[in-house]
Amino acid sequence: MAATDDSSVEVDADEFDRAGSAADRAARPRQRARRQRAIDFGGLDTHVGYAVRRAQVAVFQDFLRSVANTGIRPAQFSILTVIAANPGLKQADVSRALGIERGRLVLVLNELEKRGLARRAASDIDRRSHALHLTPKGERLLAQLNLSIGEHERRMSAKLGPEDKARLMDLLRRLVD
Amino acid sequence: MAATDDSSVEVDADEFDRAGSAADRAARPRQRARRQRAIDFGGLDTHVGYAVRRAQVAVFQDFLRSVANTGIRPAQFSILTVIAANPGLKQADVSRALGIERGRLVLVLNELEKRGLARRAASDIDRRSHALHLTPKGERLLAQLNLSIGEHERRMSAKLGPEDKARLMDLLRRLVD
DNA sequence: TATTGTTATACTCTATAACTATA
DNA sequence: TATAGTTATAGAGTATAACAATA
Repeated sequence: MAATDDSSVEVDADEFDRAGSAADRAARPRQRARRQRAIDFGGLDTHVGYAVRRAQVAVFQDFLRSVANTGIRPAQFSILTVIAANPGLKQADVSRALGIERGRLVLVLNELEKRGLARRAASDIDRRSHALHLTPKGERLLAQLNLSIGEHERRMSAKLGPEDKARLMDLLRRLVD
Repeated sequence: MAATDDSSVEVDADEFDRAGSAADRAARPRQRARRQRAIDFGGLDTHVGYAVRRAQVAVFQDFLRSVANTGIRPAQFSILTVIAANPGLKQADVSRALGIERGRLVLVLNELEKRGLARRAASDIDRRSHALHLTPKGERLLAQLNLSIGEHERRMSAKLGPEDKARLMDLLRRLVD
């Protein structure tokens, strides 16, 4: 169920061991040796998982191009967004909300702190946990990211039209339930 | 843009530094300290990328549970399927069609050969390339996989209904173009 | 006892690049 | 020169498990 963003899924017809019966080949006049032919996906393209994976790869690629100058990856953006919307949130909550493993989140937050975008503060109510905040620099970067990502979202929406985007979001949500 | 399969995205309301103004708190009668409150996704849930990623994770998890007894992963399934549908295909074609890097494909094929599911044969027409085939064991496993994955597909379709599944596939395809 | 953050390991996957043998 | 397959490396991400501090 790997996905591709390369639509040129053709191959040399000659390389197939069974590209059709001898009668088939006689009926369809033989092309040059280098003639390209689309490969058979064997029903893979009717699978929801394959389709949703291909779409995810395509959307993420556009996302990554949109914010390439910032070096921010999708998971980092989602973490910054959730912290900004819920200042003082603790790591365990971010982990649960976004489905990022605790141990993984530690490493990402280390990097965000090193870049001066987020910080861990002491929590008043639970000395085990950290209260997460964006720094002013983190707030500014997030504002800038949201501009670029807004354009990205408009590009994605343009492929669907406004009412079909809403329909897609609803259908995807139903797959998760 | 990380995704979760955990719908319990709630946190202790107490841990927010700014869970609302003092007036707000007075207006909404204060709950017990352990009262849970949903976190604010800060608009993340309106992003196509976030939604499509969450859906992809959810669908793949169901897929993986469906075939857990075989130790087959989505990429392996897609490779087996494409080889079965196009016997004699060469590695570069599989790589292009499925968007798997050449070097990565080498490793996966090594594993499939070691498990006796696929084999590399000499190509008649280009001594650089290999003609890929499933072994009889590979054919049998793929048939069995298709039964399990058929059930998986029906579970996914049941969340959508038949006409909405077709609509979803169309919308996802439009995102890729 | 359970939770929070941390550290570590193994594995999957992507991206990149070099290398060989063929074309 | 370009392509097919191979090998290697670095980085991102998942899955697990152990551990200390704290609840």
